[in-house]
Parts: sequence; structure tokens; C-alpha cells
Amino acid sequence: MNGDPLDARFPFRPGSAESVEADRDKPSRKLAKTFDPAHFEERWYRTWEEEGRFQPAGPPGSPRFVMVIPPPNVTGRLHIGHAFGRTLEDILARWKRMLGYRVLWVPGTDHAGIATQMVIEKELAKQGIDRRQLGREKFVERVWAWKRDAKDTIQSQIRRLGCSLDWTRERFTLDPDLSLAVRHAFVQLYREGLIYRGRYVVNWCPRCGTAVSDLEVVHKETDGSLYHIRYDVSGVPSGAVVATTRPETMLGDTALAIHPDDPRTAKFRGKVAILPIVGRELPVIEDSILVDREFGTGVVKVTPAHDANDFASAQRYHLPEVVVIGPDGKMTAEAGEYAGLDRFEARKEIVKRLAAENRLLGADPHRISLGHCQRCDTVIEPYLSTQWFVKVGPLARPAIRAVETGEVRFVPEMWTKTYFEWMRNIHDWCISRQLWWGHRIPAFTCANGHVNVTEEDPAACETCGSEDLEQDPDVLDTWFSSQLWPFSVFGWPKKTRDLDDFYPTDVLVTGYDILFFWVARMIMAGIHFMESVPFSTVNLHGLVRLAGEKMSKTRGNVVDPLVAIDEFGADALRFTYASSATSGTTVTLDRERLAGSRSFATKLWNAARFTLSQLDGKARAGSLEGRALSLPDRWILSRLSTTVSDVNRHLAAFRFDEAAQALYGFLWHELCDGYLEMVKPVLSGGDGDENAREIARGVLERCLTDSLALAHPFMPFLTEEIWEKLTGRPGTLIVSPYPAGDPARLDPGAERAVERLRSLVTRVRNFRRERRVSPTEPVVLTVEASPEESEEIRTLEPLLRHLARLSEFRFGPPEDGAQRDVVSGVAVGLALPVGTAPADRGGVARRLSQVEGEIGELSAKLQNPAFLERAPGEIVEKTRRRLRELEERRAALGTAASE
RNA sequence: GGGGGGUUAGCUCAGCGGUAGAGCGCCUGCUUUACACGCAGGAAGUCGCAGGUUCGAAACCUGCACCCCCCACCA
Repeated sequence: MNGDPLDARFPFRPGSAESVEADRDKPSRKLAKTFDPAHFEERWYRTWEEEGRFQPAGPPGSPRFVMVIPPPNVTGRLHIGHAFGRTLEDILARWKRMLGYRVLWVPGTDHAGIATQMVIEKELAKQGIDRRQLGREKFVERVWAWKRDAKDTIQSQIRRLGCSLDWTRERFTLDPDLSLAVRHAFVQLYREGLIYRGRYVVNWCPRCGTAVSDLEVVHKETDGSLYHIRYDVSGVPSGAVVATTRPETMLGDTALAIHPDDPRTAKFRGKVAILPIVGRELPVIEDSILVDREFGTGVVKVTPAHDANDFASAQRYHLPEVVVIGPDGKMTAEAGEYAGLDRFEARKEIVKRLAAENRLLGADPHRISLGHCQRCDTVIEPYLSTQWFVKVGPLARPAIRAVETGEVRFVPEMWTKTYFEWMRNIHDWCISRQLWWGHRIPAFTCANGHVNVTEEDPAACETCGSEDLEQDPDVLDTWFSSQLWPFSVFGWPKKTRDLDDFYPTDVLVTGYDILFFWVARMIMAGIHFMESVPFSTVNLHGLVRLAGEKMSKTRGNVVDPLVAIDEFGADALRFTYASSATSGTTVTLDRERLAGSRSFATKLWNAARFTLSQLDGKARAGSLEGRALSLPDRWILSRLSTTVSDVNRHLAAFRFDEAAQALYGFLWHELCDGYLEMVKPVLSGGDGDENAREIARGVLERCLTDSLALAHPFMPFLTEEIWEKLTGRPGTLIVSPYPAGDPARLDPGAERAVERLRSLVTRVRNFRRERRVSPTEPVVLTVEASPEESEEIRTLEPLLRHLARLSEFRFGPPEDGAQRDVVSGVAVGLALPVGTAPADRGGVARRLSQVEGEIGELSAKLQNPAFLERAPGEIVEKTRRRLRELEERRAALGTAASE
């Protein structure tokens, strides 16, 4: 496509390959000082793939987790929105794989009939070629060539994202097997009477030259005019006035219609009108379905060939059809002097003519909802033609039931309503397309007009034996093949082992924009052809939007995920996607977020670097069982345990954002900002307690091990890179067990103690800040607490001194002039060494007013008898306790302030 | 015309019945021997408006306003 010189399978950044080789020769346990994702992304992807990690492992029958990729269109490159969904899928795939499931995630691409054909037509147009000059066969060849490039590009993009797809099972909707599936499905539906051929007014795109389905028409409110036109009527001298937004279609009128019960128009009953310009006689029909008594003049022009409602009316009243607009959007010979004119030009001319003839009584401004082609934005023309349709009603009913019963569930749940709404008002589906790129309709018409619909190309007509057969030139709507995807990829209609093993799939992840196009139809097709729903959960994600101009304008084209990966690394892009995956309908991406994720990746890298340096060649507690863990040890293990269960819980609920946040908060603020700082003195301290050091190292190792595993689904590359250094088992994190929350490690006591420690440290630091004292200057802290509290604080005292950089710490009453306060329930005094006490900068006053405000609220609450009576006792007690604490604080702060 | 979603800190968004949260941005300090893609401290929100339910509502109910999306054959 753009001459990508890279190996299509491993299209990673040039230059990285050499460094990878260099790395391999040096089995250093140290991480590079600077975090450079380009250094190892390719290496790990190659390793995983070569070692078959992306293929389902484990015996058939063991718990499995299966997804099929929503096949991207082979129209070009993936954009930043595709990469979003694929990332979420890969997070699920990796998570489930680590949980021990036999994971299969099937890759593939979609031929995307109309979209791809359009792209090639444009390419040809650049060379001044029209596809008709080329002919069908040559044209389709060109598309195939294009498809090969596009497929490679797409595949390489997905690889760089790190997606663990089983490439040995890659499929394309036009592959022979899948084409067979399409043909089989068509024939079956035809025989069941669920596919029929008929002449109807359909949505027609004059530019694409094909019919499209209702879903492919995009309605837009447009300013138009409602023209009032007078038709002569025999015996009614004033004539009849009809209102229309499309005067050019009047040339195809074959009747006027009135409502049978409308007194305004009763005078036209049984009369004959004369079509202006053309002079054709038009019967006046009475049609209560077509005519709305409330609207307009009560007289409607009937144009069967150019309006679906009029067509239906014409069927009822056996009116002739006159086609005045052709498939190219130009007026036909039937339009007489207007023949050859574009439909919109013709409108102007006809309006002019009517005005000249004094038949135009007015043109009121009118808002109309105009259909546009989803692909090329051309105004859709209702066009009378013979097309193939799927009778959807019988397919929809069981598909509705499947969702009602919960066999299929939508996440987020709100989409269920949307699904029902659409399914319960579903219309037949026009599936034939007048295109060249796609699955040819397997219908063969003989010289005598008999239609043969067969799985094998027939040699002779089934009805009359004629050997003069011609295949329908049309192809099928792309979505006709896409709807079979969850089972056609496994070889259906053949009874393959894969089909047996892997259908139905488990989860489908896709954008909500194709809920009707694809998801609903897959549910219908799955139930109909396979007798079971194609997946049990549909996770519909939002659509990606780029924030402002920050990304596109100043920084070039970040719309391509590869650009983002080059700049920030695949892990950072993935983490950004995960943390942006809220349950809303739009996902806003911007550079700042990407940069934030890259920082997070770097943070993990550096934390690992530090940890590895502490572990390298040093003894550590192998098992933590039965060891004398310190409070910080117990605290971080407790937090780890909580984080692990949170992440698992959020992933199970498809809350990738919450999962990412839990991971982020733990890793950054608890492990790095908290624990690492707390163990530094232990690790490097001169207290000679080698036992404590070993334990601390053991805890560090456990934390890093679990953090890497926990983070792996989100950030597979860098976690695997670190894992190698940590464990010496390269490329195995992907198949290592995912951490499970360990309730035995939950330790509320340790959490309380360490949180208090951290609050005390913070209080000292902000005391310094308020007094404008530098962090290195001495501060004295005194603490008055209950014996148990004091005991707990005493064990943390060295840490408290170190982290708060106290010059002095003691239990007992504050010294004179100290700032008093209550922190986590203990009374404290904060003092600067004698003589050097700069004035308080308003900190106390601010705190005091906050405290007083809250005291006011709480005491009002506690004075309210209704609250005491009706609120749960536990809440009342909590409120009392809180009030007592605040009062203590007020007292303490007040004392200091008065001095 | 029908249906759905939104309105919370400057920005992007979580929270959905018991003391307002995150990331980014902002302010102020800091060569604390993993990390300035860093550390520490801080400011910042009548949770769209009006009623109602409740001891208690950003969360539940009812209206209203404004935004977004989807569906629809009203000339």
C-alpha cells in the first residue's frame, strides 16, 4: 500500500531488531536505565507467536474462552478506533489465558463489498480508468491485489498492538470455505422461503449504482420546499392542489389519491385529473392508508415508481408504474423533454415551467429528512427494481427471545433496549447489490425464465432442463456473509472439529455502531443455522474521538495507531485504551492521556529496576509463610490482595477503566510511593537486621511478581520484558497464572496502622509547608495516644522519623507553643526548635473553619430526633464518633491558635 | 414522530442512598542514592434547574432546560 519495507509479519520499528539480537547475547538481569519499548516489543511478539502461545492450549473439553475478531474491512489501514476494540479483546484473551482457559481468538478480515469497491474505483479514477472499461473480471482481480496489501497492513497493525490472535486460523470472508458457507446459507433460506426475489421500490444510490439496505441510508434533516401544484380535474373548475417536495417525480404520476372520509376532497371522488406538462389522465383513487387527512391539501399525487408508499398503494389499486428517473439519477425517456437531465436540474426546470403555466401556487420552506448513501453521501433515490430480500420476521423472533431469556446479554445493559426496539420493528432486508466485489448470488435463470437456486452451479434448469442458464449478476450485501462469521470461520457448513470445539463463542467485543448491521444479524443467523446463539455476552464499546486539535494538527496523523505506538509504545497506547473504556458512548483520546500512560509504564519499569537491583544476588525469604512480617509488609500485601480481587472483579464486569485504575493506584501510589519508600531504610539500613531484609526482599519480589502478572493483559510487552529479568524464564509470563485475591493476606489492622503512619507523615509535611520551613530543617513531633495505639506507633517510629524527617519524636504532651492537632484519632503536637518559629500562615485558621463547618452539620444531624430514630444504629454511631473526633481536633487546633 | 444517553473540579471522565473522586492541567517547594515520564505539599466543585420521596439524595421519582446519538414511508 505505501510500500512498507518491513517484514509483514513483524512490522516493528526499524532498528529494533539489531538491539534485540545484542540483548540476547547478554543475559543481564538488569533492566536498561531508560525505558524504550521499541527495544523489546518485536522480540516478545515473535517469541509468543513462535512458541504457539496464541493457539488454544490444553485438552479439548477443558474450560475454553473463544472470541472472533470483528473482521476489519480490507479498505485500507486500521484507525485508532479499531485498535481500541482489539485492545479490549486482547486484555480479555490474555486475562483468560492466564486464568487457565483454553483461549482462542480468531483473526480475519471482511471483504466489505461496497466500501472496498469504492476505494478501488477511486484509485482507478486517479488513473482515469472507469471500472466498466476494465470489465468485471479484470476489476475483481485488481481488488484482490489490493486486498492482499490491505490485509497485510491490517495484520501488521494488529500485531504491533500485541494482540494474541491465533494467526494459523486467519480467515477472510471471501475465502473458498467462507464463500461456501454463504452459498449454503442462501440456499437454505431460499428453500425455507425466507429469501425471496421481488420488484419493489428500494433505496438506490445513483453514484454507487446499487441498491442498499435501509440501514445503509443515513437520514439528514435538510431545508427543502413544499411545492403546491394545481392539477386540472374534470368537472371541478378549481382543480386539485397537491403538495410535494419532489416535483420532478410528478412526471411519473399515475393517479391522485384522496381520503375516503375527507369532506374537503369529496368533490374529486370518481373524477379524472390531468397531469400537468405531460397531459396524462390520472384516476382519483380513495386510499385511506396512503392519505393522511390531517396533512396538506388532502390530495396526494401517486408516483408508484419513485416512492415506496405510492408503490404500495399502486399495488392495491393496480395502477401502472412509470419510471422517470433512471439508475444514474438522470431523467429517463419517459420524462420527455427532460430526459437526460439530472434529477435536481429537472426539478428546477419543472418548477419553472409550472410557474410559467400558473400552476405553481406556492413553495413553502419545509424541513425534510433526506436519505444519503452511507458510503458516498449521495442523496438516495427510491428506485423501482427487482431485488433479493430476507424475510426477517421469523428470524427475529427467536433472536429477541434469546436476549429476553438472558442467553445473550449486552454490556452495558442499556443496549438491550435499543436492540429490542429495533428487532421488534424490523423490516425485510434487501440483500442484493449491483456490485462486482462480493459473493455472487447463487441464482441461475434459464432461457425460459425459471430460477434455480442451488449449492452447486447447475448444468441444466431443474424445471425445464434448459442448459441455457445465466447466473444473477448481483452480489450479496457484505453483512450477509458477516452474519455467519462466528461459525463460518470454523468451517460451517462442514461439521468440523473446530466448529464442535469452539462454537458458540463466549464474548463479542465491538462498537455499538454495528449493533444492527452485524450483532443482531449474527444472533439471528446463529440461532437459525446453528441452533444456538453465537456468543453469550456482547460488550459494546464507545466510539473513539480524538480530543481537539492537539493530536491531529500539531502532531501529524495519530489517527493511525502505529504513530501512537512509535511515539508512546504499544503498552502505553493499550493502557490508555483500557483506562478510557468507560461505559459511555464516546471515548476521548488525547496526547496527554497517552503521555500519562507512558509515564505509568515508565514508573513500572523503574520500580522493577529498583526491585531487581535489591534482589540481584541477594538472599530473600522464599516463602512468606510464618515469617515475622512488619506492619508495612502486611500492609502492602493486604493492599495487593485487595487490588488483585478488584482487578479481577472489574475485568469480569468488562470495566476495563476501573481495572486499569485499580492497577494504577496500587502500583504507583501504594507500592511505589508507599511501600518502596518504607522499605528503603530496611534494605539499606545499617541496623544489621538481615532477617528483616530478607523478608522485605521476599515481599518486594512477591509484589513485583504479582504486579507484573496483574498488569500483563494491559501492558504485555514491558511486563514480559521485566519478567524475564525477574524469573529468568523468557516469554512465559503470558502463560503464567493470573493472581487471585488471597483473603488470608487481608489485614485491616496493618492497613489502619500504616494509613495512620502516612497521615502523620503528611501532617508533618504540611506543617512544614505552612510554616515555610524547608524539608530538611528539624521538626519535633509529640504524640499522645492510647497504650495500644502508642505501641503500634512505637513499632513504626523509625519509619515515622525517617519519612517525616523528624529531628525529635516522643510520646507525651506537646511542648509550649506547639501546634496541636488530632491525626487519625491521636493527639499530636508539632513544634519547631526553640526560637525559630515563623508564624503560622493561616493553616490553622483554614483547618479550624473546615472542622467547625463539619461539626455544625454533624451536630445538627445528631440533634434531629428523626435521624436518631430511623437511621441505622451503625450510622448514628459512626456520626457520633466522627463528631467526637472533630471536637477533639477543634480543641487541639483552638489551643494552638490562641497562643 | 418514537427510543436511548448525557449535564459532577479549568479539561476528560469515574462514582449512582450515608463525610464529593481520578488522570491531566494549575500553584508552591525539592539533585530524598528506581524514576523530573520524578518526589512532596496545596488550591479548586451550591454534583444543569425546580419540585418530590427519605432521618439522609450527586445518586431514587416527577417535571423543565440545554447537548448528543439512534430509529421512523407522513406527501
